[in-house]
Amino acid sequence: MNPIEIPNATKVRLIQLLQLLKDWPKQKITSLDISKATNWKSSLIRHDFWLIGFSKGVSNGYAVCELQQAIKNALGIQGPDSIHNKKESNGAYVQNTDSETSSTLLKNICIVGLDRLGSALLDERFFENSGFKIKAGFDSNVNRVEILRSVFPLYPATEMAMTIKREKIEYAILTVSDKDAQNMTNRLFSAGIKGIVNMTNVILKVPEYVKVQNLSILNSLNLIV
Amino acid sequence: MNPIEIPNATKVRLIQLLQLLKDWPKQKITSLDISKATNWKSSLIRHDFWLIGFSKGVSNGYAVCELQQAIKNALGIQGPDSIHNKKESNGAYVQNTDSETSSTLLKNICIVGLDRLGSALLDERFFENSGFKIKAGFDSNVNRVEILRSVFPLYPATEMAMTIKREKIEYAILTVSDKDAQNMTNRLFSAGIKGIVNMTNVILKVPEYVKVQNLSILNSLNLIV
DNA sequence: GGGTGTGAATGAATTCACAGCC
DNA sequence: GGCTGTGAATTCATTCACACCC
Repeated sequence: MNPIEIPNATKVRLIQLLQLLKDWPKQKITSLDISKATNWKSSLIRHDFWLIGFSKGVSNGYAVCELQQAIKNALGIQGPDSIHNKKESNGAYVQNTDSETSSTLLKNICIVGLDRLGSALLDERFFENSGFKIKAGFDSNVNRVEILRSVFPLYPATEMAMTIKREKIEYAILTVSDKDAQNMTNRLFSAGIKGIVNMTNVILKVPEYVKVQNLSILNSLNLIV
Repeated sequence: MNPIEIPNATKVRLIQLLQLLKDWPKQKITSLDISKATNWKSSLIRHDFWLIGFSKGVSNGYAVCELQQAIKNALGIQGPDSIHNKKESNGAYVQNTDSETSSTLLKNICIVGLDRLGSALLDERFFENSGFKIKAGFDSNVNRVEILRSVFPLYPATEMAMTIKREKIEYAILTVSDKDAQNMTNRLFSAGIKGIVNMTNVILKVPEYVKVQNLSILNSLNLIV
């Protein structure tokens, strides 16, 4: 269905756009509406839709829910609040044949580093309806693992490799201290993790098949000064 | 000193590079060293240095501390661990003539939203040596403001405008719930905030003079799937 | 040999411009 | 008149290529 690769810049916008659509008050939306809400040029938005092969617009705009579905399809995304719909014949994902939640193919994640920032994410509500499910938390401080309470199990870092495989965890949020970041990263990709949301300040070195998104607060502050 | 505008992509890299330099074990570093650590092409790195007018390299690499200084100069950055050095005649910043910390011109920030994520940031150590200083935390839940303890004062959201002006706060980290995000943002820029690190999932609408960096964890997860 | 500095060449992302539709 | 769809034109970012230096 989607022969041509979607440019990265477009992906970033479409994912954000989903959030806007999620609580758009009307049934229809025009590229100009979107432009007003985002400051992106309206032509850029139309161009993005063109790139993903979506051309269901009429002169009074796009049907919000058609558009949502088209974006999710194009990006292979579940959430937010995934509507169960017909699926086009795209190379289906490895099915989540796992445990309790085999419902709609959720992607399993873990939190690495349970310091203040990490433990703040130990909250299922945070990932509610997102298409992601926390399966584990890790910390090298065994003490911390024992004290904290959460609805999913916490493990010492020594059990990362094992647990990641057993629980079929594919993505990780890294919230350890800068000095531990690369070390933990090494363990993560050795264990088969496919992508990392990096909340540390360091540049992670990973094999080219591992995707990284950098979310350093400090670096971001420096970008807005 | 710096007549030509630094491209954004270059800025992003240079800021990250500072982190690498911070604990680089040797006195010198080559563009190839950097390339290995970051996966950026070495020619790109040299090109970046060229763009900021840094050409102090000899055939065995760049002197780490000269390079650090050049990057900080080029970007107008203080931290990390700012070395007190001669300052070239660039249009100096509005001097922080304020209160206790008139030491080295730190930039004042605040945290808006003291839910789990926000309160995790209520930690001075987090911003130690970063060039930034937390001056206040805000939450619309008055209760939360009273219960939490921190080394700097917490205020109900109603006092945002006043406090931001009084404390000369220029930047904000936004960690409120998605539904409050735009509302709080409006108050922030009305109060004169110049930049926002947006940890919510929504696209913020701001006047063009306000800079925003989006750090949504959910959106980032969707980008690495 | 192994490194830098720098313009030119290529590639990616955005904006323009305009035909066509309701 | 107000909107979409789409290629072409433009702007921005990265990579190449090669002269030069130690």
